[in-house]
Amino acid sequence: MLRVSKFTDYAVVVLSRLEAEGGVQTAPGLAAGTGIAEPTVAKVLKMLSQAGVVEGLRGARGGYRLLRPLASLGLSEVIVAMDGPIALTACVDGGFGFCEAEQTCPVRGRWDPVNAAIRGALSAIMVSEIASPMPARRAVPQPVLAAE
Amino acid sequence: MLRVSKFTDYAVVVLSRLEAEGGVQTAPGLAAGTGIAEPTVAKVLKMLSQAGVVEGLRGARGGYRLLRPLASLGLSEVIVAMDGPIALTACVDGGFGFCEAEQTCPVRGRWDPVNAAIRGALSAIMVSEIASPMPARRAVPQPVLAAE
DNA sequence: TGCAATCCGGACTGATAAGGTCCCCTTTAA
DNA sequence: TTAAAGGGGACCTTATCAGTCCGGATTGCA
Repeated sequence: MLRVSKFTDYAVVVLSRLEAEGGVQTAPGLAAGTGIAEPTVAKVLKMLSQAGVVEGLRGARGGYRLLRPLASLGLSEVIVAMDGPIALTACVDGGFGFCEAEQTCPVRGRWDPVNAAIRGALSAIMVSEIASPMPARRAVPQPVLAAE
Repeated sequence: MLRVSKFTDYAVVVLSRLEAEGGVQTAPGLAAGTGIAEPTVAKVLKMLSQAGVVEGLRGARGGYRLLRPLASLGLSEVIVAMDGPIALTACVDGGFGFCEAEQTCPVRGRWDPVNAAIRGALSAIMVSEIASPMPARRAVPQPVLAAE
């Protein structure tokens, strides 16, 4: 199945919670609020922090806060932060030297428009379109996963 | 990484070869022509046959032939045939009962527009746009894979 | 009528990556 | 000074993918 990682799903949930609460929230607090295991939430927030989506405030009374409203945060940014660059195959954006059949490969460079189409489709969707509205509190872990 | 399986990649190559040769081709013949291992080619063709993209002709002098020109074959059809339905998560097209947090899930049903956007983007691309043009013969296996 | 070529369907196994947890260090407010 | 919190990385487990193989069914040809 064409899919994104679970972390992307988690990230949307955590971001949604973060915006609903507002201000600075701690990782343990968000874990309790979302029902996702605390180490996992911490990992998600670390990745989002590195991507510049949230800001981590260290020290006692620290936590995380949103740097941008979810309405202006493209879903593709979250996917890139969690899953890496959006590219259906490795033969993309110029050769990486991975492909042994580079000289004779009939689809060489041909996946580019496909990736561009995917990127375009995902960039047009904001996280807020997926995340809202949210109840005050969730109980169970969040297996919004790809089963197939 | 957001990616498709290698089989999708193989399928495009095999279909490209099939159209270039024309008529009925055997699995071993296509394996030799593409450089992909024969059991793998056979598996790909079986899946494409089940999807109605190619037709399998049994018996001596059997083989496979295209049912439609690649110019009218959407890439999404190939992806669906190889990877299953295009859905970034399982919480799609109505509940499957997989999700324990179904009642409280804040993103419940929200991935639908995302999946629809992806499907739309992929449906607009024809296999022929990726597959052509092709040399007469290829030598090396075809690791056009997702390496991250 | 038998034989050989070919597809059909599924089962099996190894490799790869994802998912998740834990640890120690740094930072900072009380 | 201490405790609360994030930062960074290593680690292990498990699921899924990729690839192979086998027996059976079907059909053309000698």
